Amino acid sequence: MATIKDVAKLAGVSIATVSYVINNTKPVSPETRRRVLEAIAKLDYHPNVIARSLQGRRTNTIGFVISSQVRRLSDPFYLELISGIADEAANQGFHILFSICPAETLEEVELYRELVKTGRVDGLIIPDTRLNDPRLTFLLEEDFPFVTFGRSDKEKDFPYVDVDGFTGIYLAMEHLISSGHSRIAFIGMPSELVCAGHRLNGYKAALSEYNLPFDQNLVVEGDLTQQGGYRAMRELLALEPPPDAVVVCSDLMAFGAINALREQGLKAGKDIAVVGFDDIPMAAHFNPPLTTIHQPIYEIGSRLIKMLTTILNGDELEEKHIILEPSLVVRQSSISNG
Amino acid sequence: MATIKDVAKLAGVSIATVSYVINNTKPVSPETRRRVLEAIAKLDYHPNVIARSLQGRRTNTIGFVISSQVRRLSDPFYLELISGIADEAANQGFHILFSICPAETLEEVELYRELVKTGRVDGLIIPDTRLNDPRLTFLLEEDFPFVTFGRSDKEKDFPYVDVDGFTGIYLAMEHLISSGHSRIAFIGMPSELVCAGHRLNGYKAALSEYNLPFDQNLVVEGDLTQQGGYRAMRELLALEPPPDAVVVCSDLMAFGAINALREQGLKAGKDIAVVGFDDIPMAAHFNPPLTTIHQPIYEIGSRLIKMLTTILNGDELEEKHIILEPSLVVRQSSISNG
DNA sequence: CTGTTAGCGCCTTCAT
DNA sequence: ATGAAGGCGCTAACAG
Repeated sequence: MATIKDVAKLAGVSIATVSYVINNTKPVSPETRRRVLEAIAKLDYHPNVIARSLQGRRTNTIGFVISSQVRRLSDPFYLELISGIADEAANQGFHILFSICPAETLEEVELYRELVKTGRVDGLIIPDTRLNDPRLTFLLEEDFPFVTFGRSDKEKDFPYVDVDGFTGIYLAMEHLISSGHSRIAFIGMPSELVCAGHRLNGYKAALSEYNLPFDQNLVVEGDLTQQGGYRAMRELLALEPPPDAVVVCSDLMAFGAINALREQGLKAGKDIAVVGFDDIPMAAHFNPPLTTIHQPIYEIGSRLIKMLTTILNGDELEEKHIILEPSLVVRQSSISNG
Repeated sequence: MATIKDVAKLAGVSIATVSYVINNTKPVSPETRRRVLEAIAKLDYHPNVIARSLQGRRTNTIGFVISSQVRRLSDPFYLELISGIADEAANQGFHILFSICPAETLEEVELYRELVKTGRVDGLIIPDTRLNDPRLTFLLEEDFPFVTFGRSDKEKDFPYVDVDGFTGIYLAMEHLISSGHSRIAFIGMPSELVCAGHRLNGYKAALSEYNLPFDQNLVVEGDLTQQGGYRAMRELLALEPPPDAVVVCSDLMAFGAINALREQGLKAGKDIAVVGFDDIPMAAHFNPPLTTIHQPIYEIGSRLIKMLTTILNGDELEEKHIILEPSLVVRQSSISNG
């Protein structure tokens, strides 16, 4: 592999001069520049990024870790998010170091510590903030640059992008209530997630606003998998009387719930209204097409990267906290003549 | 951030000694080792991987690039693959540098060149080999370590993992034919993919073996999206007479095809048998559950990494070419009483 | 068993 | 406008 020395020798100049033309960091005479450029082209020389990183203390790499625990990686939701992250990172000239944390094997914070302490990445994107999140505690303590998808439950201050889950669920509830439903169940998220609380609050607030009673039996915690949605729905169907509608905190779980319905000869929409959350691409193509709360997943990914790269470049953040408003997309799973 | 110097100073030894205990590369007296370890712990010292890489010409990083062109990233297939890759990479002590190639913006080979020439990664995983694949030409020329998912159309020699698509489709055809279908359509993959040819051959071979005529009208090229499957199926339904069964080269496209069926009041299984390919997690949970050709996607990912790390470690590959056999999973989309 | 030292490839003052 | 030299953090001869 050609190095800066090879270029210098071939061009008959010093390595410093080569560096100057590569980085445009000092004036170089046109003639010298031409010779250097020619040598670079001839050798197909590309500056070694490792050496550059060592020298400049920057790797131009952003870390992104998914813990296989919380949200199963097989959720298309993640693909959307990763797409947004990877695309925008490429735009900004950054690379993505991607890891999955095998929950059982390794203490999660240890993985983060490794990434931070070994200088492998310049900054981190943290998805799915949790209650008392040890990752945040660690990163804040280390004063390491990061941006999260999701707020904190504590009085901690850090940049984040989040979706207003409260309003999202509230919208779903209003849609259901105005359609005449009154016994509305809720399939939530793992309670350690910060957003789980916001959404549950949206559920409760809507009930209260419309003078509907809160029934703890109608609230089930899901695990964000299709299987989990299926199981939760079966639990709900065993209730006496069963609910006449259900708000589900992820589309994948909603798919599972609809399967549980069908298994009992019930039809989503006609017999029990179902509303999901996320609006993954497949939601529109499901049978029946899924009414859901749309969150701009891809955009979230790209916003996260924009914020982080702004920080890494030493620029001032215009907004440190971004809350995006979700919207209701009505399809057939919540409509009785659907 | 603590460096090896800090540790050396605190422990009262030279940096070489610290290096020896970190890497177990030379004998060190128990007492000295203890002091060094203590200093390391006290400073929470972690060797800088960038410096290590520069020194040892290794980054312990493997690159994985998806081109947004061929297979839409939103295909859950990729998530499975990435999971296998990332998990196994973690096992082997490697990190994954993940990129999406924005087809329009950048020449794909340029992205690979950047990765290779700048020394950012030690090796590459190449998915979806194509006819006359310029990526392979480049990497072979550079003599850069890589393993592909998919064979080559040319007489090129490189390590790969592939699934026997010929047999996969053949199995699907036998299943359909033995169920009494005779007018069987085929929704294929973008023809620049090497595996597209294998699969089409499996289709033709089965027809020929069972004395069924080949009808070009029954063959449609899909783009691996759900939308594409939908469009292809509509084309097929416009035929006179329409097919009585269809083999689809990805589950996602099969989902789209089934939607097209339903839109016409037709039921997959009852009216037209549908068989997919991939067996993504959602296949079992679709309505109707999708009969499909199972390929061990996650395992493929981990095999790819195992092979590549073997190469990177300078060890001999046991098998340079791995062809995995797919299997038929019969569910309801291909059964008339389903 | 431990320390000194020479780079790895690059950027960057400081001279010239 | 160009070059010489030091150093980023670490490893690996080579000495002692």
